[in-house]
Amino acid sequence: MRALIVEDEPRIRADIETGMQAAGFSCDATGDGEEAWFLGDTEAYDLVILDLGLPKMDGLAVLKRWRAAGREMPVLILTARGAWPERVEGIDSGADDYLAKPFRLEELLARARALVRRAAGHASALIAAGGLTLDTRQMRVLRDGAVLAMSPLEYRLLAYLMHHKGRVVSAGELLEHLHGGDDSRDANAVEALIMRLRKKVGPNVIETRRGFGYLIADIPA
Amino acid sequence: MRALIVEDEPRIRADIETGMQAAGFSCDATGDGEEAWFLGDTEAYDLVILDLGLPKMDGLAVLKRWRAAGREMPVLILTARGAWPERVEGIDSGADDYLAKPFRLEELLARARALVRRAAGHASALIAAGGLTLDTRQMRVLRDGAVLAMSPLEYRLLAYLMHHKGRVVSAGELLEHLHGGDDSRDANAVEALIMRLRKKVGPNVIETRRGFGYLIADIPA
DNA sequence: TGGTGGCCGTCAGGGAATTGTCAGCATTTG
DNA sequence: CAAATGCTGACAATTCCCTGACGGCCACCA
Repeated sequence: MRALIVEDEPRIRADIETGMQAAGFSCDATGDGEEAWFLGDTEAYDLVILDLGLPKMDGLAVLKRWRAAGREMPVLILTARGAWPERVEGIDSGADDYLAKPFRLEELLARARALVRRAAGHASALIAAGGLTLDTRQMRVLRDGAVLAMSPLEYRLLAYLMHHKGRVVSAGELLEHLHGGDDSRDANAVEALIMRLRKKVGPNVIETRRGFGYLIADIPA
Repeated sequence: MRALIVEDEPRIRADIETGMQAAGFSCDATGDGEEAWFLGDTEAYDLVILDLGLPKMDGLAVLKRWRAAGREMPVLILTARGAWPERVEGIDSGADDYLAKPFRLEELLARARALVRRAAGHASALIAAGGLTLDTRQMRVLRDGAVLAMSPLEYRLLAYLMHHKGRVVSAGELLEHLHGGDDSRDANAVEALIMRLRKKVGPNVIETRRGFGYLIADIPA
């Protein structure tokens, strides 16, 4: 976990840095607004602690420039007690949290942990195999960056195969998965679906294991 | 956006509810810990405002039971000023934020907006997707710098899609969040709304995933 | 208080996409 | 070679979604 600490008062900055390091963060620290902006723009931090009263460039301005440039790391703002309009502005400028000075180090650490924990929840939802990329959030399939149009059943069948990439999946298992328990369907339905899928994703993606089932080899896109 | 407000002081509860509704939330409110737990466990909220001092079941206990059961909605804790150990415990119990009483309603709303944004993976007050810009503070929608006129329901539906941009949202989920739990409506209502929205925002913004739902892509295809 | 306009849920019709089935063909297996 | 297994194209029924119209409801205003 890398953290950037931006605070112009050396004593406080050192305190925070010590505490964060003790909590397992690896820290950069600065008291200069421009340097802070440059670091946050070029380095990859998991968390930024940002004091608002800075020389050269105001903390809020730094934050806004980061957000405008698409930097989305969590930012915890330090603010003077009672300056609530400033807090509201900070939060609406893209801050994820604030803490009023003076504060207890334990509280800062607790909030830092919470922010990092939350930011970690945005894992990628992409599965790659057989030259394809499955985007499970947007429910679409990509090949060479292009979107392949899929019908609902086609998508679910392909998703199942890709979730189980590198394993042979029987036709029965596919039927079971696509139409839970409803065995009114012909086994041929799967074959037809597989064929339609192959027309879209191209040959040599879905392999047949005669007598056993189908699989997508575990080769990343 | 659905919110649950848990606060045992009726006056404060009513104030919060009024403010939240004005900000576009559809609210349930209760002053009872057990009812709060039940609602949070069974309904789908986008945000919970949770007071810690409750009869029957303590706020922290409610929160812990939710988290233990895997409920992950953002929770904003209300706490007495100066009780900082309580705040630290609250945050480490899974709260996403806290606010000390007494507070300004504006600040509560700003933090509520921030939490909802953060939960959806955004850090700015402006959400851009599909060529549109959603201004959550002013509750406006912009395209090419021009304001698009929206009816209340249209705005909330669009806001929900944009908060969850890049994710497929089912018609049922939309109904649920537009009219909390009231399932008396026809599924066609969503289709009609989507159609009216598309007339305003233009085609190719709201995509249909036949059999699954709708989405606004966050990466142009 | 009565009118007016916007909002929104419902209905009904239609069109297009989807998918199971069938029949025939190709390939593999014993 | 014959049987079994899988592939393929065509077809039709069904489902799903879009769209225009209508009317109830509510807020606003004279």
